[in-house]
Amino acid sequence: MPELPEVESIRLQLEKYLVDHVIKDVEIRYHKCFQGSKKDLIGGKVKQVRRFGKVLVIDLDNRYSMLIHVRMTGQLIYKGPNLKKVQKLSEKVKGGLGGKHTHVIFHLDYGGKLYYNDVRKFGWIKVAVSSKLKAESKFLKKLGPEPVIDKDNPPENPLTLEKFATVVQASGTSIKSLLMDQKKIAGVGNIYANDALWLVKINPTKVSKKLGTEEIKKLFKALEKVLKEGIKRGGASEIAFITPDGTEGNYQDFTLVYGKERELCLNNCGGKIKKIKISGRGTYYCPNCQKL
DNA sequence: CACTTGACCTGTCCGC
DNA sequence: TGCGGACAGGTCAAGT
Repeated sequence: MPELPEVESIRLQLEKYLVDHVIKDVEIRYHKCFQGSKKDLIGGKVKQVRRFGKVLVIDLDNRYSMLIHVRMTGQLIYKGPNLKKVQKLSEKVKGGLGGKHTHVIFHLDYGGKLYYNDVRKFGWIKVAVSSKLKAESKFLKKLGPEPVIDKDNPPENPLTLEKFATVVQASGTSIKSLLMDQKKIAGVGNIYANDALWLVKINPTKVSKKLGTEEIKKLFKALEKVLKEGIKRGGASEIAFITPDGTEGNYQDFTLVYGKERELCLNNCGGKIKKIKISGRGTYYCPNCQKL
């Protein structure tokens, strides 16, 4: 679930709670999700929290950084002195904080703690040298340009209309698969890919390179629009997504087609949303509006 | 090389 | 009620 808007929501809070705090210890319970040495993190003070597509990068002042990818069910939950609002623990934290799905606990100064929970154990944490992030992370190295959702704070490798047109016109796969291919475009996952395509009435199975110039332009704008809407809503929390202070987003209640199988199309076209599979992924679209 | 499929995981939901 | 099986989705390795 966590796509660009969800990971950005996590980043904003991590920035708020972690910057200028020191990692005192790292408790690793499930070693498979942790690559590198925890010794490189201990004693480091958090300088900044960045995001590249769906990956979080926590930069420390000791020349090391920590890369975190929460994949689908990973959660980062903060408990500590500067958390003003004490929230009741979300039922989305399966097994409870520190329970069977807590795989790593970062012990911070002043008694703060950052918990990494992940029911399905797909997510990962990796320690890397800050100046060699791309060399040490295959994922970052291959990551494509990323849609701009905040003009005042653009990503390092922004997706421009020109770049978008180039990748779309070069690919023979379905446009939906292309949108979700992190090497081509960073940050877009299933929910926002479905919604963006519905918004511009393009059939998700349409071969990417068959899109016309106008369609490409409209889709580019729609992508930015749905991602911004996702951030505005604090992300989509349907399955496991919550932010470090325990807040849930509500984009799941405002999706355009995603998860709406058999429901009436929001365009009032009379069509009913159909669910198909594209590259093994659930895909929702309106057969009436989004004709091939 | 370009693209698709299966594996990784576990909880949840559906049908019998 | 219990049980098997399909499904959820992000990424990578393996397969076509």
